[in-house]
Amino acid sequence: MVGIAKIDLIEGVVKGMAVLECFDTSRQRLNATLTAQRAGITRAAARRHLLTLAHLGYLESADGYYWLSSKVLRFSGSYLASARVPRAVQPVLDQLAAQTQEAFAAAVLDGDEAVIVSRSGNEGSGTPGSTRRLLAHGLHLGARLPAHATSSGRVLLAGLPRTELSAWLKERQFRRLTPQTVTSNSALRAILNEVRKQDYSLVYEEHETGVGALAVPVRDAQGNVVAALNVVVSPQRYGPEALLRTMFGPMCDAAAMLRSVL
Amino acid sequence: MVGIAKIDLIEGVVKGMAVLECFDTSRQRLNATLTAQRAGITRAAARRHLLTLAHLGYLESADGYYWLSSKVLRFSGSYLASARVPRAVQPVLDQLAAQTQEAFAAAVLDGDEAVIVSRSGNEGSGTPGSTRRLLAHGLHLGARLPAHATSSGRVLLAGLPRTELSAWLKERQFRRLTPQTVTSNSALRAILNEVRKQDYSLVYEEHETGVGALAVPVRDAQGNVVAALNVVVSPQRYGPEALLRTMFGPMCDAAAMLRSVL
DNA sequence: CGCACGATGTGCGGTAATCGCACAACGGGT
DNA sequence: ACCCGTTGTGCGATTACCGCACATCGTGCG
Repeated sequence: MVGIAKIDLIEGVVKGMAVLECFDTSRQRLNATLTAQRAGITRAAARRHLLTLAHLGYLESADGYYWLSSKVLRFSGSYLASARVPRAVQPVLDQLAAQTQEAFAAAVLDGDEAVIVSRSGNEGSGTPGSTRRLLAHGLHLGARLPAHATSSGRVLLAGLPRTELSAWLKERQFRRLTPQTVTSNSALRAILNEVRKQDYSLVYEEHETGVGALAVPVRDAQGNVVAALNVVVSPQRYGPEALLRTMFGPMCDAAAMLRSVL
Repeated sequence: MVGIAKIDLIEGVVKGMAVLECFDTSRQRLNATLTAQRAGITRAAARRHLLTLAHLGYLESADGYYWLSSKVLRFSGSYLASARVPRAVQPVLDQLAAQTQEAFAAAVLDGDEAVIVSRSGNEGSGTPGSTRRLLAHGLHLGARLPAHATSSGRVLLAGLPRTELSAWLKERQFRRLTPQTVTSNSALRAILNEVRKQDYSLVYEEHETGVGALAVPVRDAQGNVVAALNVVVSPQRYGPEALLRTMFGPMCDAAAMLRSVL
């Protein structure tokens, strides 16, 4: 049991998953040539992998084009059923949504992005097709939000150990998503300190114009931040102060309730 | 361009996905030995695949055990963002839930099972911890329901072309899930005919005791059944007749609305 | 206390699966 | 008609992977 720990990666799996990941939000239907380019493999290999995945049922295909099938939900289903955070969070979110008629979500950190692991509400009792619907656009389960420009992302970042956070901030470029986006490392660091102090994050129109959000951390029994709870609203209906005043209390209560079961 | 069409499957992908599928609802944490057994491969291979998947971020591991990470939500995220059915259905479900304070879901057929591709509501304004919460248990996104014993499943089956349905019914065993479960092929066939005629399916306690459900088909512009809309309630609060009386109308309206956008 | 059992991590050689190229066929646009 | 892009599909070479085997470790039991 000596020897240098050498990880042997299975190339087939690496390529297969790379092919699967080619189907992202921006490109939903791919042919063999495009897939090869995106995955950085030869067309022949891409085609064989696509065929394999289609054969297994994860992709559907017609006319040489491929797209994700509903079978990929298998994984999210298993994950949601097994992971403690989404299981515990879902009923709490539903209740918040029912109480307030707003759209809530819970997110965890995965690399540079906050991943929505649970969501609830939206649309409320408002007129169908009102602005509310637009807000929830892109907030589906599994959606990935840039951590630096979203309330949930900042809460999660602020919850990281200082050393990890420093490493994260170091040498990282932040994309400007709206005119308001904070892209400077030092400014973000200051904001995160503030977030850590006040234990919430309020972000208006830094991710998308016309969208404001408030997030609070969800901690486990040991005090580690394991998720973020957030609500997203239209700035026209809720200014930052009003949002904080009305939602901060209920959300903190929810987070506290979760702490006892995590 | 002659030659016999021969599909070459990439073994690595097949095994990799098999390993990933080992993590289902019932077994959420696996070690190398268990995985090998479940996936039908040698322990060494299983271990290498697990390591690869963990390295890619789809699994987390500690103490030789592995479990799904939030990264698998990437796929469902892409699917939900791309597929037309969930995108169109989600706001409609949210609205139904807001109007009625009940838990709705939409499902599509995948093999023997109905897969939940969208859900909304539950808990409502009721007391936290009331029976309502129990109902939504297992109705998370990506959950898989046995088609023969659930309202959504039957609606989807009834929507299949007759020949496909016959093939499906032929030579298939149906598991008894509760004392009420219909397990005979001929009885199910009769039920499906009924469902096709009345265009809804009402199923009480055939899947789980203490749960009743109503489902209606969602059709696209061509009239093909592409999904099922369902509501799940406690039999104590809603008998079949009451459920049908109060929910059938709104659900049909929702399905009709969807038809125009699919 | 020691032994047996079952688990894990990791070399290593043989084999077979996969790679990438090449070519044929096809379609659409100019 | 010609060219450019695509797709499907052999085929030989190679290398990546499989399965075995061994060393190690922890635990429970006699």
